[in-house]
Amino acid sequence: MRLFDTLSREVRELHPIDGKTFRFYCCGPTVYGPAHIGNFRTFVLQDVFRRVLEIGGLATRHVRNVTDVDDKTIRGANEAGQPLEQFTGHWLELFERDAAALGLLPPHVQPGAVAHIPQQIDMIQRLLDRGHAYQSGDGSVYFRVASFEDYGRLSHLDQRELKHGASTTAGSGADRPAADPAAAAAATANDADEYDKDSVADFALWKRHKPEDGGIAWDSPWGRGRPGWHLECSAMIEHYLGTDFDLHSGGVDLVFPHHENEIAQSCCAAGGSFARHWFHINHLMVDGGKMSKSLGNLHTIDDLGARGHDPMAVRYVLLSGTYRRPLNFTLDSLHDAGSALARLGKFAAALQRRADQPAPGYEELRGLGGELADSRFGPSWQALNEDLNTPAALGRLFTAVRKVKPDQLQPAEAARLWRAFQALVHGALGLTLPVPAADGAPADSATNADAPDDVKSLADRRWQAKQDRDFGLADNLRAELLAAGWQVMDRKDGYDLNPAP
RNA sequence: GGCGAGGUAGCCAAGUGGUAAGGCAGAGCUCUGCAAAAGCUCCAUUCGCGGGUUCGAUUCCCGCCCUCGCCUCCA
Repeated sequence: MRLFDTLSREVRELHPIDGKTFRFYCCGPTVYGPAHIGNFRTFVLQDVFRRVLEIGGLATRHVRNVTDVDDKTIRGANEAGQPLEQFTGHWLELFERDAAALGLLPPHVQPGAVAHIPQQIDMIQRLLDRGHAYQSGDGSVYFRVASFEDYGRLSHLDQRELKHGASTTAGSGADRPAADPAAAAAATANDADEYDKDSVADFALWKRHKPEDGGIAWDSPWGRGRPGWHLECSAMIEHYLGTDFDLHSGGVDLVFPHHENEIAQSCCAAGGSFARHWFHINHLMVDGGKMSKSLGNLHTIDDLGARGHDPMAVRYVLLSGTYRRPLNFTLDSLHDAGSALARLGKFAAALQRRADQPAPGYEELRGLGGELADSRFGPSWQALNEDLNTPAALGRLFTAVRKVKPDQLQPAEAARLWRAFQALVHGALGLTLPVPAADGAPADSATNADAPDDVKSLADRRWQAKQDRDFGLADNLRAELLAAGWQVMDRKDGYDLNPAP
């Protein structure tokens, strides 16, 4: 498959370094609160990426970390009066529940920072030994950005620009344009949080313990404290994937400084060339703007579920735009996604009936890429392999769906197509389709039971009138039912009552 | 201020130097007593605005307007 690489800014073919297993690392969630659908855009795209490799026949090793110690988790745990592990464990559990609902394959390894403190201390020591880090007077350890020539290559910021930014910050905004409150605020926060550094661009590897951290601290050769955020990824990557691995991924906002800092730490501590390919997913917007808690548009799987939206519809929406561009999420698009999925579900049911085969599980679908490529769904599969173009894949899927008439296929042909369809939709895209109501059965039998008795008797009278071909009376009774708030819809052998819209 | 992404039908959204995928919504038809559901068909001479290059531009170049992101711990 081909994929855009942030570092080279080119679409490049992917090959595993060892020729067998594609090994990749994804920056995972910080577990201090509920994950929102913007977070999940990144994880869903990473999931489809992995699925495309696996359906294509490649083995993968997927490592996704959990950030379980940082400013936010410490603050949250202390405010909740809970031990850090209990606090983060709770949010991790909810994250995994949402991830499962969205159809995400669990990573092969899901390491947390807290469980890898020794590895991080070891890496800091090596950086100090090699002269890439220094201990400041306050007991923190910083990485010396100036010691790494390639710093800024990933984000395409050169050191000159970074220094310029640094001097502006140090000047307390005196030479900063007045109309830039966000940058001014960032500079203020920066002044408050970081000090005693040789250069403002330098970042913390080890943060000395502060009173507000409470009891959350670890012993180190440099005193009590905790590791810096960037370090956990570098240390765990080295531990689980080594110094050279195939791909690193995360949201676009991580390009700088997080991934830039990881590269610096890892290359300086261990040598090696770190990630061969960088896969960054652009942000999700809501109603045309940035998501934010204050605007009340920070949706979670729970919120949307309470409004009656299926997690699979969320997944569909997240796949409906290309990962390299911002995607605009609206409740309308979520509703549309539900309709689109229902249509696919009906097609799937018809095809499966004709094929007379059970739905294959994910493991059975792995490696079916070749078969899929040769099927009617080949163009859709091709779109996924060409820079993970999920919207084009969905478009071509519907084009194929409209052409195929399941009832007119030979059973053997239907069976082949069913496998290809499943490999694409369930395997690669990771969509679980809604099962349409069986023909002749009530669409929602619970709804009829929910109706009050007088409504039910009214509906029965209408059904009888219809059987008697007294359509005038039947229509009058239908109007009465509607006035009472119930809509009646006929089936061949009965009717369904639903609350009127 | 620096760097970057983008403005495509009512909404969401692909794409290409050769004349605009797809989904949803909408309309028509078929089928049903009528509805609904389902299936089929239709639905942008046009791609923010103004120039330029070209036989030809939505696609390349220049300018302008607007939106969004990053610029030190946010996926």
